[in-house]
Amino acid sequence: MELNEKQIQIITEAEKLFAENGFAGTSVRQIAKEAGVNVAMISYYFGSKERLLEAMLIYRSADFRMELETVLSIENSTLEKVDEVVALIIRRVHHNRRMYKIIHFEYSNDTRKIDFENYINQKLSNYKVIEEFVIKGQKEGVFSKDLNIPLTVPTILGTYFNFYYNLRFFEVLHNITDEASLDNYVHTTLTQHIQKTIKALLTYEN
Amino acid sequence: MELNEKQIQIITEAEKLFAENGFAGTSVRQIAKEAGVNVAMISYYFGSKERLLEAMLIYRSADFRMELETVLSIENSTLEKVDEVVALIIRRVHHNRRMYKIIHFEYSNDTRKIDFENYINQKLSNYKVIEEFVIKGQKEGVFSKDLNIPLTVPTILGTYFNFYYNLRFFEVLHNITDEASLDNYVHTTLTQHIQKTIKALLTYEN
DNA sequence: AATTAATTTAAACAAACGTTTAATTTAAAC
DNA sequence: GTTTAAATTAAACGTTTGTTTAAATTAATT
Repeated sequence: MELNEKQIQIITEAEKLFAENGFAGTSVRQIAKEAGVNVAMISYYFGSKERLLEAMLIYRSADFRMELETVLSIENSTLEKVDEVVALIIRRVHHNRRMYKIIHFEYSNDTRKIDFENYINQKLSNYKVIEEFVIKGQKEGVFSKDLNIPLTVPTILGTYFNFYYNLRFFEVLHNITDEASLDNYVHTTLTQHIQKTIKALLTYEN
Repeated sequence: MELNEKQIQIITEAEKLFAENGFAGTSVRQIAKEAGVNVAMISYYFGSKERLLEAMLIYRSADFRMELETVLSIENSTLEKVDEVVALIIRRVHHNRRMYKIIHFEYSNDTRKIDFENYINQKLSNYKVIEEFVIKGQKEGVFSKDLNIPLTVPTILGTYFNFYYNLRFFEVLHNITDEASLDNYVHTTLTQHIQKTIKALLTYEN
């Protein structure tokens, strides 16, 4: 699907509003107003509010698998690669955090008539790359044999998102005042914490 | 605030619907229908939809700190206590997962006029108990000195919630078909994974 | 320059929203 | 048994919702 400038403008504003107020909590009139277009343009370009969200998910979900494979192909020690992969994932989800908030909410309920097939396929594809890397590390003897590999991903993503969803709680503790200091905290302290957690988990022997 | 049977009925149904469809996505008519009461009863008992949510948060947030302290007071090794605390937290958030989903969503946006003070205070109070326990473990020499203690909590909660928010993804991988098998998976495999992660993190030395 | 197609607009649509009202039924107090 | 209070109801209130319409404007094609 080709998107013109006006469509991207609508998607960008809709993303902010959906993340802030929820899909149901956002009206097409709000979106139109923020994007500076007439209400009817949303039906005209996307057909409906639901299909606008689907267009948004596709627009935001490109190229992650490629980035992953690039990072893993660089010559590094296995543990250095863990750091690189974690940093990449956090960079990516932090940048698209608004979209993920919408997905977390809408995907965990089956009543809405939104198509998540694209998201699921991407998620599975990305997981396969990570699984392959961990198994290789186990064969090398760097990682522990006794691991629940599928659950390592929720530990990475979950730590980030639980931080993000309780940001108003953490910003008091950590002196996060604006978007710049949030970015900085995420890409230094939080990323380091998650890197350490994953390395500890992958190498832990009872 | 004293709650009669009918009010608890309303809160219980509202909790399900808010978690499923969001606060904005749920109408008071839906709640009334599911709870088997007239629409006007919600205004009559709670004043408004917003204050119904606030009553729900208070109703669901009781007694956690006491449970935490009880678990920590039992004679056990420090690492056994870690397992007990993690298991308690997961039991608790899994049981109240619907409420937490609502909080995660509504709390991370400041536009809604809902009072989260009670939630914040409970969270801070619970954190203080955990912080004290970790510092004690560090002094004992069981835990690593170089730890970001506040971020250990998001790792526990986040792993659980990222699993829960992507349940439709994981249920395929892990043979989770109904509520009973979900409960079982959470309290065995998932809990064990998180226990291991936290023990690995707390004892990890670079 | 004339014609066709694409874009943009204000207005209208029925449906659903949260809340209030005033009347009625049930329960409690005397 | 009568009176007062609490609970419950159906109906109505004014707004807001997503979408459609038909007319007006702009851009592209011939």
